[in-house]
Amino acid sequence: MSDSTNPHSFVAADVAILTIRDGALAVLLIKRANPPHQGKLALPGGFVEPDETVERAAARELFEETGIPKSASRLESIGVYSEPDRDPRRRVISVAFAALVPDPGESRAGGDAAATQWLPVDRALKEPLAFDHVDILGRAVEHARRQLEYTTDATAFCNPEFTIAELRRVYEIVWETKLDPGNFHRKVTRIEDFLRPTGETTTRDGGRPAALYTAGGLKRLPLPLSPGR
Amino acid sequence: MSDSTNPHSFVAADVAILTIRDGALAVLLIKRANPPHQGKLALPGGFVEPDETVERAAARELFEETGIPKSASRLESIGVYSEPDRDPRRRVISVAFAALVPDPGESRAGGDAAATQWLPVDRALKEPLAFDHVDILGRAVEHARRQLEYTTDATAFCNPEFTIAELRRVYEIVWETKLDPGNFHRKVTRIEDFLRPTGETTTRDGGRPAALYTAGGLKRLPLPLSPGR
DNA sequence: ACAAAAGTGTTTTAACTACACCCATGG
DNA sequence: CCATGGGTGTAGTTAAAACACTTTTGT
Repeated sequence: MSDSTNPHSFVAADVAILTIRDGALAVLLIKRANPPHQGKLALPGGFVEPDETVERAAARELFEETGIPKSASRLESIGVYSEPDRDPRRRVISVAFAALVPDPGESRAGGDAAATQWLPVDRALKEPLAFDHVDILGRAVEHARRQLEYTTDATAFCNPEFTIAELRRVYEIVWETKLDPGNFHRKVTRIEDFLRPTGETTTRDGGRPAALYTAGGLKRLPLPLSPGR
Repeated sequence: MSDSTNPHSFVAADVAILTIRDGALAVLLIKRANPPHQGKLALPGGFVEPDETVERAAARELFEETGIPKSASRLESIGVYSEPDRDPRRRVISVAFAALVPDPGESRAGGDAAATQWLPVDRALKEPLAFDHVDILGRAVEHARRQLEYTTDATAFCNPEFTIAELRRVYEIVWETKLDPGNFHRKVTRIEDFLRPTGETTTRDGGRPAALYTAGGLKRLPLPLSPGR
C-alpha cells in the first residue's frame, strides 16, 4: 500500500434482487425520487455505513425493499463498479450483489411499495436504468445462470418446501430450456445432501402427489447440472 | 441510494499474484516498510486513485511489482473485504484480485526487489500476513482452483508458447492430482479454440519433441475439465 | 373413466478411464 | 541402443439422453 493524494470515495452496495414471477426471471427496481437520474428506474442500493460491511449493507437493502431476511435468500457479490465518472456528482464506487429470493407475491413487507416494482429482466435490460445499473443487472443475470450450474442456489428461488418439478421449473426458466422431468428427478435426488425430503406431499401442481423437499446442506454441486450440452 | 451521514472510505486494491514456481503454486509477497503491520509480509496493493478504476489500480500494482503487463496475465476480482476494523488506523475497503502469471524467474523488472519475495502458497498461508491478507490469499487460491475447471485460465500460468505437458503440469500442481498424459492430450486438443498450434516443436522437456501451442481465443470451457471425480 | 403430473425402467449413445503401444529425440 | 517424454489406439466402464411406461391423485 503506497501513499497517495486524496483517494477516498463513497462506497455503495447495489443489489439486483432476482426472483421468478409469472414464469420469468424478474428483478426488483425502484423509481429514483432524487437526482441524479431522478425518475429513472434503478436497482436498490445505498451507501455503506461506517460500522457495517458491504455485505451487511446489501442485506439491509434487501430487507428494506422486500422484507426478506438475508437468511432466506442467497446474496452474492458479483463485482465492483468503479468508473470514475459513473456517478455524475461525485466519486462513488459500487459493490454489486445478486440476491436470489422466492417470489414474495404481490405485497411486500417493507419499503415504500409505490416506488418499487418487479420487472422481467429481459424488459428491465431494455429500460434506461440509472447509472450503470444495466451493466450490473446484466452481470447479475449472467451470474445467476452460471451459479445454477455449479451450486444449489436454485433452491433459493423456491419456497422453503418445494417439489422437484418446482425446482426444475427454476432451471428451465433461468436457462430458457426444457428439461426432461424423469431424468431431472433422478439426477437431483441422486446427489447427496442436495435435497432433504420432508416426508410430506402436495398436489398443488396437479396430478399425482409430489414429494416435498427442503434444501439440504450442500452448497456446491459435485457435478455440474448442465443447461444443454 | 439513500442519503447517509459520513459514509466515505479509502478504497484499496490488493492483488494475490500467483504463479507456478519449482513445482508449486506461489504468491508474491512484499515486506511492509511502514505501519500498520510494519515488517510483516503482505500482498501488494495500494489505494485507488481518483481517476482510475479498481481494475486499473490492480493492474498498476501488478506491473509495478513484477513488470508483467496486464495483457500477459489473467487478473480477476475475487471479493471485497470491508470489515470496519480490518485496518487499525482508518476505514479501508479492499477490493481483492487474483493475477495468474507465468513464472518470471529469479529477476523481476520493476518494484523494489529487496522487499518482495515469492513464497509457496501453503507456506504463505501459515505466515502472519498483514491485515486480512491470509483470508484474501486463501480465497485467491480457491478461486484459481475453480477457474481452472471452467475456464482456459491455466494458460495464463504458462509462457506464451507452451507444450501440452506443461499445461498439464499446471493442472496437476494447482489441483494436486495426477492426470493421465494421453487422456489429457486428447481432451484439450479436442476443445475448439482452446489451443492454437504454432507448428513449432521443442525438446526442452526431454524425450520426443512436443508441439508448441499458444492460447486460443476461448475463455470458458464448453465442458468442465474435472480434477478428479 | 380420464387428464395430468410424478416418478421409474430401459435402450441407446456418448464420454471418460485405464493402459498398452508406437514415435522421435538426446545421450 | 536405451531412456525419456509425446502422442495414438482401444477395450471396458459409466453416465447421460430419449422416451416408453407405471403410479396416484383431482375432477
